[in-house]
Amino acid sequence: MTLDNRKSKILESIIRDYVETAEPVGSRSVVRKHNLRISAATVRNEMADLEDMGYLEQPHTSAGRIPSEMGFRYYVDCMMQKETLDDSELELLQKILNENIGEWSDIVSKVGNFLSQVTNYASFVIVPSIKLSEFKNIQIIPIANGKAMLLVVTDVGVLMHRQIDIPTSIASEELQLIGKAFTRVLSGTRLEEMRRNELKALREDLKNRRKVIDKVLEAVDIMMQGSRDESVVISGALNILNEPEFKDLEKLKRILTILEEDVLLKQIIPDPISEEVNITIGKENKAEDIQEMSLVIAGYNNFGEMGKIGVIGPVRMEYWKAAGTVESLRNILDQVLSKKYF
Amino acid sequence: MTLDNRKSKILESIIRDYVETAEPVGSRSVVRKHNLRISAATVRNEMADLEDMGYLEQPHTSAGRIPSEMGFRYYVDCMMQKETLDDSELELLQKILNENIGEWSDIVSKVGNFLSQVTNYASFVIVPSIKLSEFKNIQIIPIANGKAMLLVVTDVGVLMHRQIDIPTSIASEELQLIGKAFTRVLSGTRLEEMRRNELKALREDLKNRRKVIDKVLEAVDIMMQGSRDESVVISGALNILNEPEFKDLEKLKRILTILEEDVLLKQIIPDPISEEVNITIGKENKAEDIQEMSLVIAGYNNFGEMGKIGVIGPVRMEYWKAAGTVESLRNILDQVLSKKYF
DNA sequence: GTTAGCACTCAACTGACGAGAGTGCTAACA
DNA sequence: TGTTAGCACTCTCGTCAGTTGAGTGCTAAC
Repeated sequence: MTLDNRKSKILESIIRDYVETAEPVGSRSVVRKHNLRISAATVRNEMADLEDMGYLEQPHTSAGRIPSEMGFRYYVDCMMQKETLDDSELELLQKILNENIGEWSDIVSKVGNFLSQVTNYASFVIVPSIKLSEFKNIQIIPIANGKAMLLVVTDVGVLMHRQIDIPTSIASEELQLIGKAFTRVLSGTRLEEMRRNELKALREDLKNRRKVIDKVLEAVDIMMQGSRDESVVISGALNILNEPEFKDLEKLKRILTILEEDVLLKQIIPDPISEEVNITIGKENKAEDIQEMSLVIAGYNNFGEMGKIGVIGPVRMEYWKAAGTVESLRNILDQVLSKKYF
Repeated sequence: MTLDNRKSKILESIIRDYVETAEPVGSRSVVRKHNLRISAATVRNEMADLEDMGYLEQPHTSAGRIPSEMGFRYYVDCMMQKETLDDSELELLQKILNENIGEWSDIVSKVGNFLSQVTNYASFVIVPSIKLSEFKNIQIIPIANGKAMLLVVTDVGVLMHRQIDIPTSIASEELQLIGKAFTRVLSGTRLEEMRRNELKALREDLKNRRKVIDKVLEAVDIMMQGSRDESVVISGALNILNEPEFKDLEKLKRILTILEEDVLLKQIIPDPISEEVNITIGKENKAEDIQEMSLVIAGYNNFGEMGKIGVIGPVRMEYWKAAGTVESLRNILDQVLSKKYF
């Protein structure tokens, strides 16, 4: 169902005003602020229609109207123009990306940070586990008496580095050999296919260095555990303190708890339907805990797996700004990460 | 000035009740809850005295009394018995410490987490910059075409690992040599004494590999920047949502903002007077922003520098529990970290 | 189809009032 | 002299009625 031109205009005015002020919008103020060439009474008639159709609701008879979730949905689907980053924002982004970046996980957190700053909502970036990548080589570097650094390298970069204890007697060359043996066994294996029996065989082969082997196996094990989970970076959770809809302490606590806990947040963020910007509004969200929030979320390509980036905010959200910003940053992540590391 | 026995008992009762309920405490409830063998009228007289002395205050004439900051101070100085961890808590702690711990920064975050869980206040652990340690060796390990891993090892462990780009032409052996050259120049140097001119000289020496040298220098530079700052781990900031004194949104926002931002928190945490447990109550805190909070803080020995661990909560704090827990964890950190890494 | 006008509705604010908790003071008691 | 019972007093808090103002829906005229 599509609305006629005037109804659309009125709906949009109400949405804009309501998003800005968080107050019900009356007929007079629609006419005044957006200087439409019609009278308040006409607007009232139209508003009554829009309410009948389900796009507006009235908190009580003598209040103005607020957009219903269906109203926001209509706006998002049929009218919204994504608002792109303005010059000063682009400049800031450039600056951030040019800063010295060590590991690429830095990029993720910086982009997330930027997203929450620009939109004033909480942002999240979910980095998928990298199942698809292959072991490339394993190195064991002595760094001190009884200590060594284990490096596990995959085709997308260094997957793990971890200190391990080693017998003090062992020579640097031998460590190299052990590393090579591991590399031989694991090289080309996909992470998710790593077979325990192969590793066991290795353990038999190198019987006399079993202690080191065990340490390495233990470390690799921990690494596998870690890489099995996707990781989450959250920024700007405190932005919701500024939203009047969360002045209620209980609500606030519920939402902040979710936003603080990676685990909870991961459960709540759905897979976006496509890599394009997806918007879910209020009750459209499956997870009960965020049915008074909206999500703007997009997928990005992270070494063959889909990562997610987005913002979470009140239903009364500046969708135009959020959608535009998420889209831009999605593209930037795609672009940055498409420069494969090796 | 010290209080007679009965006054002490009454003060303690009021503190206990007030900490628990956050409500002014009346004379009747003091008698009832702590079955003292005296009447409410007597207690009222004593309470009037305590108020005159400044240990109690009255929000308004017809309300009960609440302890003043001076009252808390007296309690903390003259009466408090630190409450140690109970069996189930100790068990939990053991479990946490036995879990697989990779880098020792994991310990810090786990201990911090435990501290906030047990006390129900926000906890922080500040890890000092490690100025005193010495460079031990520097290694450059090729991990792929055009990529290498730089390891900088000091006498307290691996200080930094960082990927760097290298020319694809360069041989693994040559990287080793470059690493050794760096090691020669830097070995035994204290971090804070690292001299730029020595590094420049090195750059001249290895003219033909200047690109690599520059990359390494750049990375070392970043590392030095990073190590110059102490790092902070915060846990359980959301605990203050449960404190009735912060039901005011503005207050809440102010405090949470500080608790979320490492930088802000660092500015606010004073150096403890000694390594022992220090308590600062409300306005005793120099930093204005936390003059309605109390700090319980202790120092711990972190490779020769003083680290800090503590909790931050409302003035109406369970000091006995907080002080005991902070003390225990301080000792544990001391103990764990005293096993020098090399 | 649009608009002016008007009666109507309802949340939010205001002030009055009573209940309840707790005090301070006084007088009696041990 | 210290302790206690009793009582008048104070102050907050919740409730309730009255008022205000924003905004609506409806009707009649344009």
